[in-house]
Amino acid sequence: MTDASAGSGRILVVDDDPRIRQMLTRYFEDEGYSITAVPDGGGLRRSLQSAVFDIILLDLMLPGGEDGLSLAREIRLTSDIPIIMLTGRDDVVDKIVGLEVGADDYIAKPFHLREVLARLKTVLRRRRPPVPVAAPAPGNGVLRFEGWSLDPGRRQLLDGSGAEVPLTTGEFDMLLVLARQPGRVFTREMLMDLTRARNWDAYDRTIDSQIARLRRKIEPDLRNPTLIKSVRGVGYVFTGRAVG
Amino acid sequence: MTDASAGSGRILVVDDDPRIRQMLTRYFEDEGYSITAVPDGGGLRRSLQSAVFDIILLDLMLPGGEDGLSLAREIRLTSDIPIIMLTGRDDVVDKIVGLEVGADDYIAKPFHLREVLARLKTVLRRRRPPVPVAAPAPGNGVLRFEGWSLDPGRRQLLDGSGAEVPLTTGEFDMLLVLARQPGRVFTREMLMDLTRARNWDAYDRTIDSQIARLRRKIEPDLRNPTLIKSVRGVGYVFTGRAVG
DNA sequence: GAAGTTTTGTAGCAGATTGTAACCGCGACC
DNA sequence: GGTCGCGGTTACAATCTGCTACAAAACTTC
Repeated sequence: MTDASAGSGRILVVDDDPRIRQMLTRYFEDEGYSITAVPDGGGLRRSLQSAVFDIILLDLMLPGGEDGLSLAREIRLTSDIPIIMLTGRDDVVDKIVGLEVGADDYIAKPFHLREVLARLKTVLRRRRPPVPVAAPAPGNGVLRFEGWSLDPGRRQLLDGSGAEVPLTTGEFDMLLVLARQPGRVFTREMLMDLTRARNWDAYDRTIDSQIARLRRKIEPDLRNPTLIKSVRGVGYVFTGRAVG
Repeated sequence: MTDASAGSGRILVVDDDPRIRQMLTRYFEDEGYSITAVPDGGGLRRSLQSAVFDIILLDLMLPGGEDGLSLAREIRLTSDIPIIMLTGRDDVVDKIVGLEVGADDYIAKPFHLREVLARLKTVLRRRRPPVPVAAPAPGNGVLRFEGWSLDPGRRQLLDGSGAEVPLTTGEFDMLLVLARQPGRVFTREMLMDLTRARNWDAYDRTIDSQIARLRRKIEPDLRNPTLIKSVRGVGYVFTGRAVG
């Protein structure tokens, strides 16, 4: 085989579905890798203490309180080991957050084994690139602006007093996309792409509707929006001032 | 014809698919641009060292370890050159991360050549808007003149007392374009290009209308404008005195 | 699974913004 | 001083966005 088989092929799989564990185990052993598969966070911790791995495949949807995201964060606290997340098909936001948390790639379920192999090789090959100068996710990824605090990991928005303002999934995604790029004008098409998993044949004005609902929750004065402004003929901009 | 064909049209394309390279090359050469097409990161680096470009079209899915995202990050380390990413239709995450990394726009494959041209013109025209991703420098890019304060990021204009003077989208864009280059005379055609999102067939006098509406909001004495003056037979100048 | 609840997509109207046209007045030039 | 060209002003039509209401879809709960 190639480079992988040499010795840098120790894989740790974390997935609660026994069929997936078995499938991956069989396949990667055939391919010459050394693989360990565990069902949950406990198994993950035990494995990491007792052996060394080159890469972790981490399911995002784990039963019980511990989901893959928290586990990924936990791993990142002490290690730089490459992580590939296994996600549901359309968990766009989870994917994003996952990448932010420090995962190296994600693979949507259901997947082809060949694909997993390919991604894994890629990740192993390019190692962990030196952290880019302008790191996309400063700190823990929480965005603060004008007293608000938007936490992608917890998916919650807190107002100035620390009270949670409930947002729907769509509202949250919209705000997240906009707030990440203050001052950047997004067209409706872009927002459609970036907030909606599927390319629904879409009616432009749906975005307007969503923006309106979002504004109702976060704008102090609806007559004169300060956080999200409209750009006539183009789309919308986030105009909140980021606060360290 | 516009500014683009003259000399600011040196394009660098990075895509592994030879058909795409050829297609783009042919089309943009016909359109009067100077274009270079390379298949990978190596070609990109060599090109950047040996020549100067005005914009880069960057495929996101490149074979081998180097994908477009890393390349974009790499470019951003040393340059502010505009980047448009070419993405697969549903790579939502890549699109988002791409924008965060500093790309200026993305175009989903498959694309129409006309669309690429349009986006490219737009990006070239309006430069890179200040994107305070992780560095929220307070007062970044804010223009001050004669007591006024114009904030591009927040898209708002404050008068001497700090009160907001509401501007419409068009008025704001117009003022921003003018105020960024005090003393420079803009023709109506230039203003049309620079302020209008879409290149609608244009009627010169529309600019006059917009200027009039703007003046009504910011000029103390309409009889005798001090901030925006008319240059007979040519166009308009911003004559406000910039204040540090 | 069925019924109820929440969220999201569509429609349509009202108001805001912008493009176009017409008319007026001022200054340049002869 | 008259004429011509250009910009200012006003009025109006064409577009676009905000908002409300409602239907469709998705999600919960039992």
